[in-house]
Amino acid sequence: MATKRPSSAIEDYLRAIYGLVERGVEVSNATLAKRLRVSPSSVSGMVAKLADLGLVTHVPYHGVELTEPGRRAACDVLRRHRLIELYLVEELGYTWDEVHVEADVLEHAVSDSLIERISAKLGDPTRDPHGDPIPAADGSVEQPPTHLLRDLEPGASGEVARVWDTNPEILRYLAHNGITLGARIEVLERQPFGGPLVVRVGERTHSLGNEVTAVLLIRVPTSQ
Amino acid sequence: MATKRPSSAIEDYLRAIYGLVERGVEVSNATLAKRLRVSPSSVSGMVAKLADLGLVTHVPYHGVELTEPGRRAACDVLRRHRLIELYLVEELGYTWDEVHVEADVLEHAVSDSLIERISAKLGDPTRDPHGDPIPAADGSVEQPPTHLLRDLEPGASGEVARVWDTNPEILRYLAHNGITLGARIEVLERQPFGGPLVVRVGERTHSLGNEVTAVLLIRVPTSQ
DNA sequence: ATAGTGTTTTCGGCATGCCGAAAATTCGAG
DNA sequence: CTCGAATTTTCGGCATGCCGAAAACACTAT
Ligand SMILES: [Mn+2]
Ligand SMILES: [Mn+2]
Ligand SMILES: [Mn+2]
Ligand SMILES: [Mn+2]
Repeated sequence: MATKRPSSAIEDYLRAIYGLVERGVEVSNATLAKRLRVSPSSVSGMVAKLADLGLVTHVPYHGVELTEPGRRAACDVLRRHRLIELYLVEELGYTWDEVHVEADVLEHAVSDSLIERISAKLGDPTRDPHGDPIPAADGSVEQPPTHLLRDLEPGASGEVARVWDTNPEILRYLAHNGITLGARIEVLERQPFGGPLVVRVGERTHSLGNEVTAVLLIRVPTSQ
Repeated sequence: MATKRPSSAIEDYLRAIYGLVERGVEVSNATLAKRLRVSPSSVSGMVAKLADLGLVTHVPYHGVELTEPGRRAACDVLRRHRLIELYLVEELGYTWDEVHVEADVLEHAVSDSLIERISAKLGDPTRDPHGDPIPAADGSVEQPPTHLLRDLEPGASGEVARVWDTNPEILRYLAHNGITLGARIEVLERQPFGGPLVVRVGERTHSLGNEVTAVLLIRVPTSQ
């Protein structure tokens, strides 16, 4: 039989760990606690449990890492999460800033058979509304090579391939300014001392602050 | 602000109590325990809690009854449950025997805004796939007057208005024999000593056992 | 009235997951 | 090397919901 699904708390931890790694953020007790809006002592407790279950390796006072079973379980949740996000946008008229919260709950409630029907109805898509890759049913994921907008130099250009979906306000700000998936974006200049990045999108130019440029992933055509 | 939603355990108890009353089954500790697949001692504990919360009245060693707030909360879950069942059938190709289990989980996970989008997409329907009335968003329900097939006498006829959805096997059996919502059904004869009821549906006649006739609700045209 | 039977409640216990306070550990600055 | 700040862990505790065993109760038949 298909082995039982982890509790929703466990699934949230696994997805959080996977998400931090995906964004290149250090997976510390503190970053996990902040991301999950939970106290550090709760994280300690759950990490010990995950290690017991063989889903992570844990070196006390140092880091946490997903094991292969842990990575697999994380991908399972992530697949559900992202398919649900896309489904809500495609079938129920949600916008990309509204779907994350809803999917964070539903990801634990949909059965395997329901999620496969959803996937089929959507044509087995590979990207969610934020450009995030949707893990396949077999647990494989393809991470598209992109660059953080923050790291691009003036003169560089490309198209918006992905947006980190944590902050709905930023997502609304972006959409409001025509900065959506697939938009062509060109870096015009970078103001010093942590100042904004001036970019052109279509006809318009925008000065984007650090919080925004740290959230936009750009596909640059001829990047070595 | 909209007051917080009860836990899923509480919602399941409320829906179970409502469902027993709806079917005219005595709401006892035992019937509740059986329906919820939980021990009698668990029911005692939860009923005390529901009484504390003002959702039921409880006379120890006697019955449980929903208060008005309790009835209202039950209708809220029931609305979600039935809209989800219908949505799964209409939009995702589920059959009427598959939806109950799925809805039992999802009913606790969908937000109010999602359920209203679902309702809108379905055209604000008033019946679920089993013919059960869908409570309105304001908590009102219309219970259509029907008769249990078991109680009809030979010669009576009507159409299938509603099917109690607890047992998927019976639902499959019915569908397989063309006994679906709206089907015209006529009672031909009743075998004595708890024997089957012989009915005609379309061209065919069927001998239906007690478990089946106890689950079919018939709208009889000229019933006084 | 009383005994017996079946139902309901009480009680102690377990599992999960959260918290704050206090102790332990790490690591950089000096 | 040692001190101190920051991070992590440990500890006791709380909330929710479940269980089985035993006690309390109600109801029926005698
Ligand atoms: Mn979640
Ligand atoms: Mn996403
Ligand atoms: Mn339920
Ligand atoms: Mn139903």
